[in-house]
Amino acid sequence: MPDITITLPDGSAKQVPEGATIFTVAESIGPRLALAAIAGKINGDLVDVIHVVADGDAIEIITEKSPEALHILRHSAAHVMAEAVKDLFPLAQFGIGPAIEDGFYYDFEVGRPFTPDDLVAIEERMTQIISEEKTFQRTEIDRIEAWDEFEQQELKRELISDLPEDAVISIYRQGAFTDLCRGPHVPTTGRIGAFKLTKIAGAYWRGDATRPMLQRIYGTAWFSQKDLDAYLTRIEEAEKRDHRKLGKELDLFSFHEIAGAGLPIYHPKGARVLRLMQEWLRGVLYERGYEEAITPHIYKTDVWKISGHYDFYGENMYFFNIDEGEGKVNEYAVKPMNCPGHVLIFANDVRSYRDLPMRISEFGTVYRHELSGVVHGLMRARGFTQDDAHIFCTPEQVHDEVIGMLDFVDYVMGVFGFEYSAEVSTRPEKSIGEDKDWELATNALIETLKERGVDFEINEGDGAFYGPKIDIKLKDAIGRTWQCSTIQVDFNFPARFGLSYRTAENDEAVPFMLHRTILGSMERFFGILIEHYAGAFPAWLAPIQAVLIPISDRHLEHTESVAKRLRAKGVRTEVYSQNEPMRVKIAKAQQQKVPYMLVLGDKEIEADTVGVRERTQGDIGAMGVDEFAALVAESQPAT
RNA sequence: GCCCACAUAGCUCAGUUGGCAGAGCACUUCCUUGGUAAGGAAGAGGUCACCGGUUCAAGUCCGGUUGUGGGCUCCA
Repeated sequence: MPDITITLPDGSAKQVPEGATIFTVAESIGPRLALAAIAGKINGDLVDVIHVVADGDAIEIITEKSPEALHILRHSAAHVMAEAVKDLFPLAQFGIGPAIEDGFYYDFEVGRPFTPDDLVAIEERMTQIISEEKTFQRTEIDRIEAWDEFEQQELKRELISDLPEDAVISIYRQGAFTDLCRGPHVPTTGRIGAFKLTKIAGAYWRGDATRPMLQRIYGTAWFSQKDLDAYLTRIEEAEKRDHRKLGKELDLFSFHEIAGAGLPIYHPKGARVLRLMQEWLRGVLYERGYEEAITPHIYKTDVWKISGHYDFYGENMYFFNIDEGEGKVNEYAVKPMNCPGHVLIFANDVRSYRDLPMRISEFGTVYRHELSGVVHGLMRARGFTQDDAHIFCTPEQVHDEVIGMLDFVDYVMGVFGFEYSAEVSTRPEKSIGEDKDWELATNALIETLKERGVDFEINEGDGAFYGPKIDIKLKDAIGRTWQCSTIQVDFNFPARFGLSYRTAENDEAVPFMLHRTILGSMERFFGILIEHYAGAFPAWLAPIQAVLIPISDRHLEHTESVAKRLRAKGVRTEVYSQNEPMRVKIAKAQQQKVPYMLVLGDKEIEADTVGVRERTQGDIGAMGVDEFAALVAESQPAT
């Protein structure tokens, strides 16, 4: 990195490396220094210094190239939006307005919902504020001054009163707008090169569903119009991959108003992909010592009362009564989780430490009554199939089992080419069990992640009601993250169901239970895969691997016989027998993102070959039927 | 569940201040029999999501329900 020369207010010059400048100067001259840096043309060139951060005597120069630069810009854009709203809605109450990934938002209370017209007016006002190049001015004030400053702002006052005693309270002013804010900001509003307000939404004050709902405006901001345009194009491209859109276009699944929200119906092609994933995963499970079980979809509520689901998960469950005769009515519930069946398998016999670890897997379909506002295509449905498993083991085996699961996750994500991120979720308020067990199990999870070298974040209070967990998340096309794999430690179920095993010392002990999924929900993973591949599945997962295209009707009979031979070799085929020109059939097959198109005309019949067109490479020449079948088979990943 | 928006042919979408329901693609039939991303013609296809209200008259205005989309909260 090149050094940059900064002219200090006293006229002296300093050499500092770009992006991380540390030298001694009074904090109060920070903003002036930043301005001096811009005006002074560092090293003779106009350098994109956007902020100077002061921490005691340490000063850090932030340029447009600094990783935090966009974040600062967007936070400033949020303030500009707030000023615009203040101008247009003088009585507005202000919540918070942070920068987020790709943009910013600000929460307001203006007595009515914002309309698209409001958004246009706010954007216009923002453009004006930006063109006025107003300076962002930082001031540090004490608690009483702050209280007075935000006299009309109840929400801001609530934030102030929640600040710790020793907190430095700073405010930022630009023009007529003042905000409680830690900063930093760009020197002037003029630095906001390009922005766009993107959406209006409701959001609970402080994320609390019991507090009032504010009006949130989202926007995005960039240093240049070019960057903004690139971003908008990226979003547009991502939306083309939306699994809900592709699911319709590729005839994979559908939703129906009369069937109910969140209940996908898988068409033959969608069902095929799900089954292919399942068949492959079965092989992987077998290799890793799992045994597959099948358990009921409904249970008497007795089971759910013992497990704790009745009390802790009941509002998400579907209950119904069955009249068992003579006035005896039994309450049943559709399973929201697969655990009880596997617990009953363990409990069905006398177990020895020699039987452990016992790994029971199941592709278990569960139903959960998710809130109506959260259902989202395949990603969040009310019925879905978990690639579930429960491991019963001794306390000493927990470590190795968790390591094995992390390895399993890594292998599976590698096959599909996914990057993933991990989170450890700790004890929630509504939960069962002793604190010391929670602590022990949580630390065990953290230690294994460290040992395996997986980066993770801590998600306080987000664990299951029966134990802490590791969650693995994947991103969808539009950048939303979805929880897929989950590894949960459970020291509660085994005790509640009275599970035990004989130790080597012939004592009775309660086993540990681990809950885990790798894909999470087959359907959610399917949705993410559709977006990941933009609908163009690798040959091993493609519902149709090869479309056979007879050039004219007189080639149809031979084409049918080739299709039959390919099917016998396990190739999934479809014959395009319609009376259409070949190029039309190719266009249709391309649109269906079929991996291979096999052209059959006079030449191919003569030589008993197929003319192979690969969906991205185009025509790759003629080959024999067996040779083609072998080519398709190569795409199958190992277990 | 909460906030906002939306719902017209199988799909993608027009439909003006309330005044006869539209297009392209797909589908059916006929013509065309073709060599690697879209030949021609004709036909059929709608309780404008559902229920109620306003009006001489509602796809259009109002209320409710269901579903969908974007967020919030929650979650695999």
